[in-house]
Amino acid sequence: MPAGASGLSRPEGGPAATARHAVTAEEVARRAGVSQSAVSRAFTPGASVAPRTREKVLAAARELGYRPNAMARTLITNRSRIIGVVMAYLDNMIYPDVLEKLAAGLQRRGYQMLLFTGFKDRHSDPVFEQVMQYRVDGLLLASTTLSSDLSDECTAAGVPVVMFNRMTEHPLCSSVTSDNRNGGRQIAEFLVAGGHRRFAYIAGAAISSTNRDREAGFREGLLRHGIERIAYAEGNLELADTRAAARGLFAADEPPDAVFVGSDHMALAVMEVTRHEFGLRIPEDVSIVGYDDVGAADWPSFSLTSFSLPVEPMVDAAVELMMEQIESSSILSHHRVVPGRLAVRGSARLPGGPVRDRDGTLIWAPGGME
Amino acid sequence: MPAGASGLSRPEGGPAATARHAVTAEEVARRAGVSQSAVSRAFTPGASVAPRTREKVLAAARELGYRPNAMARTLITNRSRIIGVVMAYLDNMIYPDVLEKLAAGLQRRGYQMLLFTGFKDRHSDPVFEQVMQYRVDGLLLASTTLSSDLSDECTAAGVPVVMFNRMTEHPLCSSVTSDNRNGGRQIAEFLVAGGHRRFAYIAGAAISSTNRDREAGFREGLLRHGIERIAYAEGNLELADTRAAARGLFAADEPPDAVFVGSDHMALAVMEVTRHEFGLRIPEDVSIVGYDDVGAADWPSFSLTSFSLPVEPMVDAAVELMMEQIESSSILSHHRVVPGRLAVRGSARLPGGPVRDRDGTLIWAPGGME
DNA sequence: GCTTTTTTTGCATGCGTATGCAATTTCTCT
DNA sequence: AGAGAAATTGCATACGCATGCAAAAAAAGC
Repeated sequence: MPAGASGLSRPEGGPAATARHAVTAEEVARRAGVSQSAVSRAFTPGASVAPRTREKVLAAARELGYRPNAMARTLITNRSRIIGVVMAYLDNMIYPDVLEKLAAGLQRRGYQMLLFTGFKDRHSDPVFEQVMQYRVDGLLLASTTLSSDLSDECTAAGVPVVMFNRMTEHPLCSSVTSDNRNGGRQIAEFLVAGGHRRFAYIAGAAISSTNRDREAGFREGLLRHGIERIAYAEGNLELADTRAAARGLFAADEPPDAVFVGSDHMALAVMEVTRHEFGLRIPEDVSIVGYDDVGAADWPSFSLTSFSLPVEPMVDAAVELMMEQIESSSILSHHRVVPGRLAVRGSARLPGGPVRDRDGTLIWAPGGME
Repeated sequence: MPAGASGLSRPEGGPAATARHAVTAEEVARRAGVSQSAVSRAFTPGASVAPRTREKVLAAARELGYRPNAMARTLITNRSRIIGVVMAYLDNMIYPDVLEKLAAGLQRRGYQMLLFTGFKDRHSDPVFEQVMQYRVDGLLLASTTLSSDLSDECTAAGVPVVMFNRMTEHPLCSSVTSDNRNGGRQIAEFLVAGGHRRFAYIAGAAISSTNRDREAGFREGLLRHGIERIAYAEGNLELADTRAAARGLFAADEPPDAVFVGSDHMALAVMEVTRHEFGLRIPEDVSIVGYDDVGAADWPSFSLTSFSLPVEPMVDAAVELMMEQIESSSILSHHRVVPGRLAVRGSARLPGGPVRDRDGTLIWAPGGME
């Protein structure tokens, strides 16, 4: 057997695998003096195989450097144990976190992650074609902005879809979100209690359900106090757009004294503009509140008051939902809404009300709120 | 054919695929009145098939919702068109960026990305076992800290390995790095030119080649000016450790007036401690320089002077290297070092020297440097 | 020791596709 | 129109593994 066609030789004595030919179950079987079936069973938990045989097989496998071919297995079992994860962009600082936790969660259950990202501008259709060719067992859509056709096609193809941080009207899609509406409402209450008068909202992706719900909650909360006039601008999840939005708001005749920004990613940019372009003090001149509670929100430079996106429980829920659907092989839609809480820091004037300390983070939870 | 065992019915009229049974080439063949081979060829660019036949096949495929099964194809071709990407953690803000660009680059060449992450603390061995089972065509290691055994086993199995942002002594591993050594040197020159006296270095992962080279360059640059005493601390790429390191340095009898922090990720944390815990002004009291030039470095709040990690060219090089090795099916090791440049901002005192404006970023490039 | 039950094993087959080869069709040229 | 060249097609097989089934071996019961 030629040890690789390259002129380079590699240290001998290791496993006999070469670039061209990987070790197969057949070879292991010959070496161990058993049948190929036995090898297969030795690597299948719970299969009918004598301990002695299994040992022999594992020994032979170790000597030859054998690893079961997941692709071949997929062909038989009709299960790839791969989850497709679609995350168009990763700017928002929560996504790396989500990705890590997700990978860990899936890994723990023996699943791998095929990641599709980096097509913020390009269309996602070709991506979809690729995903489907790899026969992913499930699809996790974790961008607030993605054409819904994608999920349509998936469910049509019998692949369970779980939306992360995003809802949909699609009847056969599960979803996991934070309690966006309630978050928006609590922020409204908090800002009203803080004695603010002129409110503004900076939207993320205007079409996304996530943004819609946060905004709706915010408006609803303000309306309870008779406040209808809310300055509005769109940051579009882009830093450049967000800065422009902030400039527009602060350059107005009656600039806001309280701004709720649809996500921390944008909120931090707004803080920068507020301070360094308009020379405004936070929170003395204007209060700023974000959503997501990303890591940087807690840095002293920002100390951004923010409603938390409970990433860990959300990821857990998403993985759970996914597994359920894969196991049951029926496509049902469950919608899980995970509660968050307002992490009170220094970027917004404090109300006199009940701010409590929980686990080192200040929480604002007035009695009247659910 | 039962339309899915779940009680839920889905809108009829769409493709006839169900959760249980995906459409195969065989079925398409029957429908199009051709052989299975013809279907295969219709989907293989450059295969011998009459235009008319191809049309018939594609039409039938569209009607049935057929997609070639990448797994089955892999079995034959011995090419999965999947690249395994190992990125233990994603805290460092460059990694999301790398991930996006990498995905785009691979996608463009018809490759997918199997991502392994989220095991900062856990061991990477089980991960490796998984990667290999999926017969990835190549492996990209993009964490500065990863046991080298991993790459050993890969090359032994004939899988090309490209290290990203990290070198290795391993003879059969390719790598792509920025010019860490030169970066460290330039930073030293810059700080010396700025009239600083007491230097400090905060290391990332002390064992990593990336850190070693940056540090070595820095020391070398200072040594040229006869400076040997450099305060040292380890941030370990962890924010908590980094803060502790900074505290240690500034609490010393003779605190530094110039700190080079091994990565922006850590440098930002150092700036926070510097300002908010020690009340020091940057750069009046102390200059801070980072490495990587992450997005946040440019925010007014930080305005961090930093040596750039040229992510885009690095990713391009990595993809190129990977493709080369896959095509040639021989394992050679090429080491590509991509040059960066010092982005001069406000976190370090400016030397009188030649600071030029290039593309809106200030560059410091004295004549004597390569 | 012999039968019955249980466990273990090997055989054979199929998963969905690509591809060498030979048969067939179409095209080209005289 | 006919012979030869070129293009297209189908057949058969292989890729590496899992699994139903029947045969073989081991264990249990008497």
